[in-house]
Amino acid sequence: MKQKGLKTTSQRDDIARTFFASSKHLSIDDLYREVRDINPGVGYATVYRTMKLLKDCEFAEEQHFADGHTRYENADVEEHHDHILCDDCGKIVEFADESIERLQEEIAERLGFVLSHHRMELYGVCEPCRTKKQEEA
Amino acid sequence: MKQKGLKTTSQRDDIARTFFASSKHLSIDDLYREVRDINPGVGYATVYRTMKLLKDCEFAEEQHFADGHTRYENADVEEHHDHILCDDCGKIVEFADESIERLQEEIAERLGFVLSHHRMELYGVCEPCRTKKQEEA
DNA sequence: GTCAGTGCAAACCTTTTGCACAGGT
DNA sequence: ACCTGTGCAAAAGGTTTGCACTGAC
Repeated sequence: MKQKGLKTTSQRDDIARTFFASSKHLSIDDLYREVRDINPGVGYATVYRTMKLLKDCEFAEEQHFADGHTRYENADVEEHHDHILCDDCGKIVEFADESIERLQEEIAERLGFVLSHHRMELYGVCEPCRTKKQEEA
Repeated sequence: MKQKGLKTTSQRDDIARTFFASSKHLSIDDLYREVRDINPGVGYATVYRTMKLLKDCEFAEEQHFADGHTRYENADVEEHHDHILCDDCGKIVEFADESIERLQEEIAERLGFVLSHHRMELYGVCEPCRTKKQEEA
């Protein structure tokens, strides 16, 4: 799986296993804590280093949302998508929309750019959080 | 102009004046250096504090692009717009597109979110940079 | 004369790195 | 045995804060 010139160490195994097994959009800190439960000897630096490796091997994708914590998501088979985040509970939902992608290309072209990538994040309040707020009022 | 319960100090004057006079999307560091040329006694912390004030008063908007430096842009009369950045030269171009905005609302609604704000940044290579590259080849 | 604003340096927070040691190959 | 990978702690890089002092009101 990761025979790209890298060594298989117990730390890397545990980090990768935890990462792939867990729900998406883990921060380094989330990951560090989860790995620690399994293998208490793992250091913070190794989590950073391993995730960078996984990113380089395109097994993980790095996300920088507005909370200032780098998060990683499984890049497995997934196609491109964007994210919408709840301002209240922090929930992250993925979505893909053909029309938006096409529009972005058009805009770039109109401005003379050849697009390499983009970042699109929507922020708002999700339905459950709105309901909860109303009940409190 | 900034009589919102704040004091008018020479530092704030100089920072605000520099900010409003200069081209857009200044980083704290850009601003700090430009202000220093006028008023060498100004400290880094004051630039941060003043920009935060201008942001709170909605005279400036904070942008966090991919380069890791917080940038501010004049929020004066401007309407909402997004940005496209050149991977090569770092140029930042603004654009506004009704259709994209509408689509974002639609997507949010479809997913049960009430949108508060969003971030959309396109990255690519601008025409001049592409030409330059071709000439080099 | 007060008290908000300032400069400095230290603190913070996330991420990276140097180094001696450990463990895959 | 070699040499990559690891843990720790220190460094880095951007931003914030505590504190005594300055200056606007």
